[in-house]
Amino acid sequence: MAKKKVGEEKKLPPLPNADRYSRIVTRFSPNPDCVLHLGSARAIILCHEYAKMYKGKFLLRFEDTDPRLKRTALEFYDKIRDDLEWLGCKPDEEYIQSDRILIYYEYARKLLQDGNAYICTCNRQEFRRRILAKQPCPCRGSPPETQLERWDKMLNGAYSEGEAVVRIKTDITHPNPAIRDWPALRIIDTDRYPHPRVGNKYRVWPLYNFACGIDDHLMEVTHIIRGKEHLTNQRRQEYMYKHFGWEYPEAIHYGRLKITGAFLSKSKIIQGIRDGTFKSWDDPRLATFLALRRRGITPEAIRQLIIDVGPKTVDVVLSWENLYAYNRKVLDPKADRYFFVESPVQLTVKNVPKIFHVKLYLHPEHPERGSREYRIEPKNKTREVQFWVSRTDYDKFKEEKLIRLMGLFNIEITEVNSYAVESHYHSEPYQEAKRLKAPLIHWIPINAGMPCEVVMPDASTKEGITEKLCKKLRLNAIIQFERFGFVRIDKVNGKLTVYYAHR
RNA sequence: GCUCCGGUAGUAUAGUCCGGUCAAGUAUGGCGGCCUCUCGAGCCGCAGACCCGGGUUCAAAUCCCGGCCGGAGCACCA
Repeated sequence: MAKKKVGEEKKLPPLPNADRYSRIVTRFSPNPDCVLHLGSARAIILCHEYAKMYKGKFLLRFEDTDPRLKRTALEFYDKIRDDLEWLGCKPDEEYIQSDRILIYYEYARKLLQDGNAYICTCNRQEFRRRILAKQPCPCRGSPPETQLERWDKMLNGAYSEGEAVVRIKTDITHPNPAIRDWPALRIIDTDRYPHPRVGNKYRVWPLYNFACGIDDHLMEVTHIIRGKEHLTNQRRQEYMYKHFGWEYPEAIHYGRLKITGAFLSKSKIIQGIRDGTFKSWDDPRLATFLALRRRGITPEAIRQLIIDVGPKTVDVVLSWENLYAYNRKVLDPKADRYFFVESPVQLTVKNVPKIFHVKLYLHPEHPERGSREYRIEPKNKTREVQFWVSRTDYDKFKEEKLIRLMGLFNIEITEVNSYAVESHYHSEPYQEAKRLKAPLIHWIPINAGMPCEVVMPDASTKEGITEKLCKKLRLNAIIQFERFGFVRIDKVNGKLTVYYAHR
């Protein structure tokens, strides 16, 4: 078997019963109550990837049918669209459930008419008690005429919140009580809780299983790919499909995806934003796509990761290191290299014999990408030159007498104190440094630096100096600071602000 | 508690349906070396796993039963 090389991709297993459908249709159906995060990546990428693989359709459907409990907000519709586009998963079609309320009414009426659903006006506790005892509630047996009468009352406001609910008839003796006569539509006082898109236009709203079940059929979804928390929802919906004489689509229920140390629950993210723990949706501590993007995690890396993880039902607990490995594969060949000196200290080199013209390549394996040059000219009688070097290299200054300034020349350390390092010129050839096993460090000429702030994944910052010419870097470019790590350019003014991705 | 689902190295995954070719493949991480003017990349090597117990069978990671562990659901949320 051929060895797996970079760029060679693992393939997804085939979709079950794909040949039974003339056109594969998948869908991603978020509730627009939060931005998307890595936890949604499995649904999105699997759906999109399978649609692409079978030359089918990938749908985006906003499931915004709860104006009351969920914090559905206008801003999230667009943020979700942006996230999908960034991920490279642009939907072929888009639907919004709050635009489809009348369609749901139509199907509800039909169910009521056919005696496959009923309107329950029982007290919630009372109903629960009965259903747990496998007993039908009194409303269940009423004739369709009564049901339709009640339906009209629901629609025209004769009932208020909580007083009536449409239930789908299932098997009231089903071993799983959750499946017995589940609720399909309820009343919401939209004068008090207006919907962000349609305000108080409707007061009867479908629940998840009803709206989703109807839509999957109407939109001809062939393969539902969603988290395994929906397994019992499939069981519930199957009863409704049977009432309508529809065939239930294929369903794949994958396990949850978690990353050690990341909050992947919407509620935690939203709570953190509210209480100010996180400054914004793209706070580097978050695993939202917005945050990952800001940190320089590429969509290709996420995509490959999800494909490798596959559609299994087991929960997956990844480490950040794992994601980084995928990202590094994407970034390494593309990222230009620059120097960044963390916690700068001044280095003086004396006895520099001549003027040096150094050429530093932007990428060691791709010289054709270009280079930058520095003219190193000794000053004064002492023939000295000054550089910024990093305090993180202090241990080297103390332990090794001989150090090589990458691409330049070798120096011998003569004095180290807390604010400066003194040295003198030793030799030029790299071979010499190699022979004497001198450590390599990076440097910036004292007048060629500009301040730079690195925002770390834990939101802390590291201050330092980078090369002045980084000012010309494009926003959002991802570069590598040699011996430091990959970073994304976030802001450029007098100071460069970058976000740290990983080593 | 009830109803489902699942358990392969640190992590993730292949193999499980249709028992043998699996003394278990791959990636990542770890370790060692080589290479490279980065602590990045690349190359080579090393260590590392079938949850446990029974059963069926000539043969079980794969089939059956029991146990243990983990997960999901049990909303007028999605």
